[in-house]
Order: sequence, then C-alpha cells, then structure tokens
Amino acid sequence: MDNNVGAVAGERLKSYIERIERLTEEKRAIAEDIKEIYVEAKSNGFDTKTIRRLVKERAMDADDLAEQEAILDLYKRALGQLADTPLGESALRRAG
Amino acid sequence: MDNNVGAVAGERLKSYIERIERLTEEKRAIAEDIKEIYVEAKSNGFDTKTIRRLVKERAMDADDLAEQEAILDLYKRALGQLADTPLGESALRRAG
Amino acid sequence: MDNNVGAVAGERLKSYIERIERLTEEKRAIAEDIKEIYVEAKSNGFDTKTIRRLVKERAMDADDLAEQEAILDLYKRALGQLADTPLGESALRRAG
Amino acid sequence: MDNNVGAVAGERLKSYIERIERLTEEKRAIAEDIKEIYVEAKSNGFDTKTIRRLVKERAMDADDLAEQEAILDLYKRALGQLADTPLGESALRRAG
DNA sequence: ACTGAAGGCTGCCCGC
DNA sequence: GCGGGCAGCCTTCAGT
Repeated sequence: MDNNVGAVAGERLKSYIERIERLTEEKRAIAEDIKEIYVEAKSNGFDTKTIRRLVKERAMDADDLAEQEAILDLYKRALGQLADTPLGESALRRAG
Repeated sequence: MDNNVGAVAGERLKSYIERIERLTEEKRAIAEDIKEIYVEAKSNGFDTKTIRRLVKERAMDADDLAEQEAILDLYKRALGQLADTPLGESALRRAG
Repeated sequence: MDNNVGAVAGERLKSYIERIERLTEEKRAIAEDIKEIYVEAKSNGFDTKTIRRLVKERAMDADDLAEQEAILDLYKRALGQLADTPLGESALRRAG
Repeated sequence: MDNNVGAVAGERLKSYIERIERLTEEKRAIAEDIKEIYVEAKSNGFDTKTIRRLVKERAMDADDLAEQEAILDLYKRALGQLADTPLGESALRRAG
C-alpha cells in the first residue's frame, strides 16, 4: 500500500473541514446581519413579528409561483409530445 | 365488468386511510409522552441533552458504535498528525 | 452531603431512560405498522403516493378546522368580555 | 401631522424586507456550497457523518466540550453502578 | 446503492 | 430564565 495515502487523505480531510468552517462562519455572519436589520427595524418602531411574517409569505408566494411554473412546464412538455400525433394536434389547437 | 368494483375499492381506500390515521395519532401521542418524560427529567435537575445522547448510544449496536468511534479516531489522527503512521494504517484496515 | 443522593439520582435516571426506550420502541412498532398498511394497499393496486397525499390533506384540513375553532373561540371570549358593557351588548345583538 | 409619514414608513419597510431577502438568499447559497463540499468529500470516500461530527466538536468551546463529557461520564457511572462512589461525587462536584 | 423529498427532532431566538 | 415558536439539520422513505 502506498505509504502516502494516509497523509494525502489527511490533507484532503483538513481542506474539507477548513472550507466548511469558513463557509459556516460566513453563514453565521450573514445571520447576524439579518438579526441586526430586525433590531434596527424594531428601534424604528416596526413590529418585527409582522416583518418576519411578510418575508415568509413572500418566500412562500415565490415558491408557489415556482411550482405553478413547474406544472405549466409539465403541461407544455406533455403537449409537445402529443404534437407528433393527430390527436395531439387537435388538442394543441383547442388549447391554443 | 362488476359495477361494484369502484365502490369496493372506495371502501378499501377509506379503511386504509382510517387505519393510517389512527396509528399516526397513536404515534403522535407516544411522541408527546416521550417529550413529557424529558420535561420531567429536566424539572428534576437532569441534563436532557445528555440523556438524549445516552439513549441514542444505547440504541446503537455495539459494533456500529465501535466502528463510528474508530473512524472518528482515524480522522482525528489524520488531522492531528498528517504524517502516516503504522497505527493509523491498522485503524484504516479496521474501519475498511 | 447525603450519600444516597447519587444512588437515588441514578435510579431516577435509569427509570427515565427505560421509559423513553420503551416508548420509543412502541413508536417504532407503530411506524412499522403504518408502513405495512401502505405495502398492503400497494399490493392491492392502490397508488401509495396518492394515499399519502390524501392522508396529509385530511390532516391539514383538520388543522385548519382547529385553527378556525380557535379563532371563533377567541371572538367568543372577546364578546364575552364585552357583554359586561352597554357597547358590548349592542355588539352581541348585532353578532346575533 | 406630516402626510408623508406613511409613505416614508412604507419605503423603510420595503427596504428592510429587501435587505433581509437578499441576505437570506446569500445564506441559502452558502448552505448550498457547504452541502456540495460534503458531496465532494463523500465522492472521495470520506464518511460525511464523521466529518460533521468533527466540525461540530471543533466549533464547540473546549471547556463546554469537557463539561459535556464530564456529565456524560457521570450519568454513565450512575447507570453502571447505582451505588454512590467517591469518584462519582467528585465528578458531580466538577459538573456542578 | 444513491438520490431527492418528507417528516421528525434539535437548537435558537424571541417575548414574557 | 423559561417556554413557545420557528428555522435548520438529520434521518427515513420511495423511486431509480
């Protein structure tokens, strides 16, 4: 067995862990920033709970929209396949 | 074809769903009970986090536990001292 | 310090853990039962994915209903408090 | 009263929400990056569960880690031998 | 066996 | 300081 395998693997492992730790730290910092915005909003008289709710709803709306798009896409693909058949052509015309 | 097939299938479906719902409710109740035990333990001064850890360890097969620890050991070694060692190799072989 | 404290605490700890383990096992068994029902349904030609969805929707409906009840309850309490005032009485009369 | 207060507040609210959404998106992207690292590590034969554990341990303060271990030790002792021991007492005092 | 999704569980943050 | 509520993580499950 290659005697260097262990060392090389160790280097890789170290690299993975350090990259993860660095990104985790960035993530933590961003979370902190978000928290600060809520603090600022609160100090300006806004109700943070409501803001959180608004943010959440907007995110959910976006998700719903994405889902709608996905379904629409699905239909389009289904129609696309049908387009090769006489039946499909009439369907397409009706769906026009 | 038997005109009752649809109705019979409907009955079956209903039965499945009701059985599932009943069992799910039981499961939920048990989960609640477990949570209560942790609350009780906490109110008596125990550290619930540690209890959770103990429960988890006890649930794991002894062999699996040993293997997990061996891998952890191996990785720690790799991080601590990047140079390959005979000890590390044997650990690798065990974890293989 | 009471020399028995340690032992008594140990007994309690043991009791907690054993109760948790017993309940966890029950929970696991129920989860198994649920899975079996899905297997049975599938073997009888039902689409399990659809059944899962139905179960989920019924659960969500129930939740929604519970929420509606909670809101209604809230209103009733609010009206109950108002009932002691002339203004509240007229509100109650209007609310029928 | 200044008629523009409402509009100004609306602008501010909008600003807060957009800043939060932007940061949340950044956070999400970083989380994605972290996940990718784990995928890469896995594809190179590393045990991601162990890596997660290592990262977590490294993130914990050394003192906290030691305390956790002390409590775990104490509890294990309490389970293993329910009779009180001098050793157990000292562990209790340390964990106190 | 791996992957992607769903549900449950844990830890965190807020408000009281 | 605590308990409730919420986001993130982990585990499990169906499908490929």
